[in-house]
Amino acid sequence: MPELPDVENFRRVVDGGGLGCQIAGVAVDDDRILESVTPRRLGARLRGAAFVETRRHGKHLLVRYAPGTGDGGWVTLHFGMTGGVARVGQGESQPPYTRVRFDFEDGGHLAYTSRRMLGHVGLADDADAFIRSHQLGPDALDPGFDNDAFADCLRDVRREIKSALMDQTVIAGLGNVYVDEILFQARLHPKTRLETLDDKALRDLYRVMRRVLKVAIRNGAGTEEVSKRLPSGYLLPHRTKGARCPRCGTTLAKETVAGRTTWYCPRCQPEPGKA
DNA sequence: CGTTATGTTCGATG
DNA sequence: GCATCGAACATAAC
Repeated sequence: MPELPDVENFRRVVDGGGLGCQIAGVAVDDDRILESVTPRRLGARLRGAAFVETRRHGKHLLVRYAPGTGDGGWVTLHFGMTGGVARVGQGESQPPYTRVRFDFEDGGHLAYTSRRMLGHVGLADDADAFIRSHQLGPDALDPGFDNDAFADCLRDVRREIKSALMDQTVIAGLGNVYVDEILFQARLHPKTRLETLDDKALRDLYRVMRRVLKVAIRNGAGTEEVSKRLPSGYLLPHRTKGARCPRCGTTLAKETVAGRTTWYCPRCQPEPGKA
């Protein structure tokens, strides 16, 4: 799940249910998930503090905690290919695959889940420094990331378009599923060379990218219902064997591009240079 | 049992 | 340095 739209909805879960609650302790079920911090130090930093602010950059969720004792800072959450966060009320049990539990004084908790253990939880003193250290490109939905900035990011990239859009150091937030969706909506073949797009094509791509991400967020990205709620012309619910293009009915193609399973419509997204 | 999975990183190669 | 590819990480669902 966790691409930009999913993580944005996780952020809203924390905003809506996790801010302002005093933290009683942190339970780490599997410390391989921790990034450069011990369970002991994580607990020591957070005990008595409260979460006060969230930030998201690409697929990273950052949650600021404030005082208790000592300095505040940020908890960094990354979700790998599986995982999420859930606000769990008092008396309710933790969700499956909970790896880190932030226990609140009210008896509830915030659960960080990860089935495949590919994500990470860590601490950072400074959010901007954390983002810089990961060499992340601009966030795809940042309000300041306008069409010109988008074009600047892609202008000198000479790669297949799918590979470039999935590269977090170029633009942060897009992953396998939503890149396929964006290319479908933009009617571009995933192997299109980026350097062949003219200014108009880049403008269209920018607009499609922003719209797809916002529509996914609004329709519950990060929850199971998202594929039922997306508009009928979306590709995402049809990423399955034998499925047909929701626009023209052609059987969808499944191919490996940039090392990942890629779904597209061979008719709506013809490969440039091929008839 | 084999295959596959919404991510990232690292090493080899051209 | 850049682009590309494959493997690795780790776990479970189909």
